Amino acid sequence: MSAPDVVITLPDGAQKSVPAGTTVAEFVRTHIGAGLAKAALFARVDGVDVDLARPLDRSAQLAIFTAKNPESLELIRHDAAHVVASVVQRLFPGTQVTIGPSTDDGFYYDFARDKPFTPEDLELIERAANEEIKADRPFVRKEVTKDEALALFGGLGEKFKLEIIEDIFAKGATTLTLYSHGEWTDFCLGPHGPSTARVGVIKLLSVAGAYWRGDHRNAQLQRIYGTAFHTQKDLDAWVHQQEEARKRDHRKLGKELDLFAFHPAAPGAVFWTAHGTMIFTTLQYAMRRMCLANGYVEIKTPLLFNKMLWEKSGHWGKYRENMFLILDPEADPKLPEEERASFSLKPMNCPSHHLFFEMKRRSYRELPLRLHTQDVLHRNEATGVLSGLTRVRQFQQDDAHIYLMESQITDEVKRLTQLIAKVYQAFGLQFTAKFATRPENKLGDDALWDKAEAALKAALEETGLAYELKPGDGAFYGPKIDFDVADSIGRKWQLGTIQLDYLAPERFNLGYIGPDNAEHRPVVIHRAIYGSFERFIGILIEHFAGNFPVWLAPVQARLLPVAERHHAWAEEVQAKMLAAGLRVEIDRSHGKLGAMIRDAQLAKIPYALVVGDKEVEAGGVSPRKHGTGKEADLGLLALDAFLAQIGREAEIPY
RNA sequence: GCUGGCGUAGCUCAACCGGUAGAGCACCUGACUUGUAAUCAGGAGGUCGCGGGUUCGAGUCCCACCGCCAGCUCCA
Repeated sequence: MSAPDVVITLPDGAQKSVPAGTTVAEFVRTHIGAGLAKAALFARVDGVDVDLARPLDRSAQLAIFTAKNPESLELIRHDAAHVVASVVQRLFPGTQVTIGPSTDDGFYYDFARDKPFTPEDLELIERAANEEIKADRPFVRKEVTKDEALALFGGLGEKFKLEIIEDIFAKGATTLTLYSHGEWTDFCLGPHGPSTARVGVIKLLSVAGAYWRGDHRNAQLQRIYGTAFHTQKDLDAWVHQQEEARKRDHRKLGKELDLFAFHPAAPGAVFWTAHGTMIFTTLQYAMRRMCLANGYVEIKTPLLFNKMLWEKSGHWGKYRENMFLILDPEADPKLPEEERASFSLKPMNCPSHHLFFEMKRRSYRELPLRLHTQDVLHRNEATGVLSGLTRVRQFQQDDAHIYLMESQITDEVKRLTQLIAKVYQAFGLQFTAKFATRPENKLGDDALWDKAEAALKAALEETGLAYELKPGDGAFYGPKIDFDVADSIGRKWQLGTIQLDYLAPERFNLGYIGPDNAEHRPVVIHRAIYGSFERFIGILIEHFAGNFPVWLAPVQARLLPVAERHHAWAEEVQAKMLAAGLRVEIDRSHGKLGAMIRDAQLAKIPYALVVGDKEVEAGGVSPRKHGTGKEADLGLLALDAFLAQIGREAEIPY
């Protein structure tokens, strides 16, 4: 009895009729062509990714993916994770497998093994994995029942797999999909490529600890990171690109350009050099100016507070681990530290702003009251998370707390997102927005959270900004919108944030007198645009690769006198530029011009100004823009003309 | 905090199987007075992260601590 026909629609609209049950591979071979049949890696049937061996059992839209489609990288990396896990279990018997997904630019696989994998082990595994690829073993798909799955992985002694199987069936699955290549079997949703040979080439990158199910109370596993590409050439190109990205690393550039330093005596706290400080204070000034232009006032509050404040704000209960405590010398040394503590350095500005708000009677006419602060904060971060400027223990935020009426929330959030977008665009930074809801470790009842989340979400949607949902990622006092920017090696960092807080006004018993002459409770928005100056500068260093725009460059121009007789004119030019508020220095070394140019280039100074006989005679300078090639040399310019040009570039763009 | 790796001159990096710590750049001195990415010569610079141990002898091997790097947990 022949199967009924099904109609397959291709992306170009063409339709083919084939007997139901024809596999995708057969279909491609007979109805499209041998070339594509050979190149195909997986298929998409009605939007669902499937293996080529899948039968077409109903009429559907069909698209075929090959190595030319970017989507296929994710597939071969998932294949690669299976290949790596199979050779690890062969080379290191007794190792248990857990999970192994693909990531943005590779994959990882988490293993449970008593002994750590050494770098030498990784080499061994990588070699064996690439041999497994060459062995060209087909990926075979099979569906089994829960009992079959439990029997299979139970027989192999895979405890973690058994746990996952229980979960999958508890969530309502009726079967489990197995994928085997050679003797080795794992389960996953798939799809996989036709065979291991199609993976291309695998490179293992590192081994690191990871917790089972991401919970630090669970067993620690060993995570092997790797990546895979269709060809060695693609892999080489990626490796080269990674090396280039590492040259932008702010920790490296910070040293080379002499912007900041760290000392073991103060881990996680920055020493800013004269150059770094210039960037820092320029950003501070720019933000102050913008805040003043947008209805904020700047205030300063104490750094050190009695713990009574933190008890009131809730930080004592929810955030104490991250706070630097000052112990009372009189207290009984046998008591635990938190009981001996009398004061703490502030980890956030909000509680002190709330105190400031309640220091006097407030009127509805003052709202929204926007308090801006750039005070120093301290957070006792775990040693392992410190990282250059992006994660520190002492930092300053461009922080603000906005006290307003509920009816003003939408408008204020819209204004804020516009402000944030404006600042990021001035730097050319690409950002993504995330909406984070109540965390497990939260303060306040669900009714308050429902209200805060709904209000913030409604305001966010009014702005029309695309956003990602992050359930459980909110602050302990309220939901938030975070703005993330990626660093040079693709790690995402949170910079700006908008947080809605109904709770603090309750805890601090904040009130304002409304038009009805009655007392009302305000709402608070916590917000930062740069996030922290430290992290923001770290991101900027990488974003610009150290080539700061003129307005932000620590040194905006360097004068290069060709010979000693030109120093007098160089000094005159410098005096004029300094008077115009520009940052300019003179190279007094006795090098050749070529050497001075090279030094200025390496220091990434926006303008090198050559002054020699011609310039002295003409009363001008010959600027050379930072960069390479002939176009960098701007030729002889009258001093006024150059001052006008650099003056425009020195203006703050927001 | 956890897992793994690393720590030699201001910077970048050498130093074999345990046997007297070295280079380039930067710095200082002198000569050169220079036109768009490196002038030449000389000099100075080290508690090999810190502390213990093994050894006739430790930068090298072992232990503990500090810091840094990657990842995890956590976060601006």
